[in-house]
Amino acid sequence: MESLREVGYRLTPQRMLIISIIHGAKGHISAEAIHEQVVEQYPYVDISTVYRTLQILKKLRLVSETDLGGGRVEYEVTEGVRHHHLVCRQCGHTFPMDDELMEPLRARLLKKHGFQADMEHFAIFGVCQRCAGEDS
Amino acid sequence: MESLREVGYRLTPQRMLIISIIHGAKGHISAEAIHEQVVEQYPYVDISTVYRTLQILKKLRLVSETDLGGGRVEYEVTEGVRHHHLVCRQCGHTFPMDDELMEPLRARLLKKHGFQADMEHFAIFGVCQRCAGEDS
DNA sequence: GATGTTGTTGCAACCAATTGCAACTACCTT
DNA sequence: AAGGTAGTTGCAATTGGTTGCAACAACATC
Repeated sequence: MESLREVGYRLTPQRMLIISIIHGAKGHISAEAIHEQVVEQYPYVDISTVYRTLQILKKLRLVSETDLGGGRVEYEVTEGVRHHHLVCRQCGHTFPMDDELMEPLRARLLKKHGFQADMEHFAIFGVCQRCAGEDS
Repeated sequence: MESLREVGYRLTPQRMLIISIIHGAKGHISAEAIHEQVVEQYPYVDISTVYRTLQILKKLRLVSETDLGGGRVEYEVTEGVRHHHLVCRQCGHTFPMDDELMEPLRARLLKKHGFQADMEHFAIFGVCQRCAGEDS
């Protein structure tokens, strides 16, 4: 929480509220959902403030952003191990995916192209096992 | 061009124009850029028609869509081999990347999670060789 | 070639996200 | 504790993209 100030950003009540809501959320949460919760406690906060705060937190790698295909982007606290998401085009379910599976690709990109790939928080679309089984 | 009709879609002059413009474009092109060119020849076409046509072409796998981070999505004719893009966060350059590098990941996802990953046209963000070299 | 049906279009309204700007306030300096 | 300043906020306007709807036109049928 204080880490914002340490990097030169001001610690405003709006920011504190937003940060605590993201931390309180289990898993992903959208900017709109954050805003709804903020407004309950602090009525005049604008959604643009939520977005701007999220941009800062993203830049500081404190939260990650993923487009899971639901029409709005979702945010999540980046704690500990990096992970990604498999999103089923048919049932819409999302499955967590370990970053370990991504590591070889990252290594090959560096070796072959000298490219340092981020791949912070990916959403990979496709068809899940269950839905593929029902195709017959 | 006739393939649209074969799948049950109507072949309208708007669609023909849009398709020929995408084919005429070298590489990526945005919806807005397509629209500008369409309007030159056919003034009252709305941008929503461009988007709707692009959605159809996407569904038919005739064009692919990628968010290269430039604030607007880019479209490209999918011809022959699948490919992806490495996008440098610093200089903004995009480098083509062979799909072959993606294959092992696709295989592992299928084996480990039974997930049939699409990964049609990826944009992987990171830092390119040149920009990484200048960091010192 | 005229007729009917159903997919398609243009328009306007809408949605998620971003941005410009003047008023404000967190924080540093004294 | 008061004052100055640069970062931040709320608001309104804007952007890229989507959607609902009535008018329209592509295509099949006669």
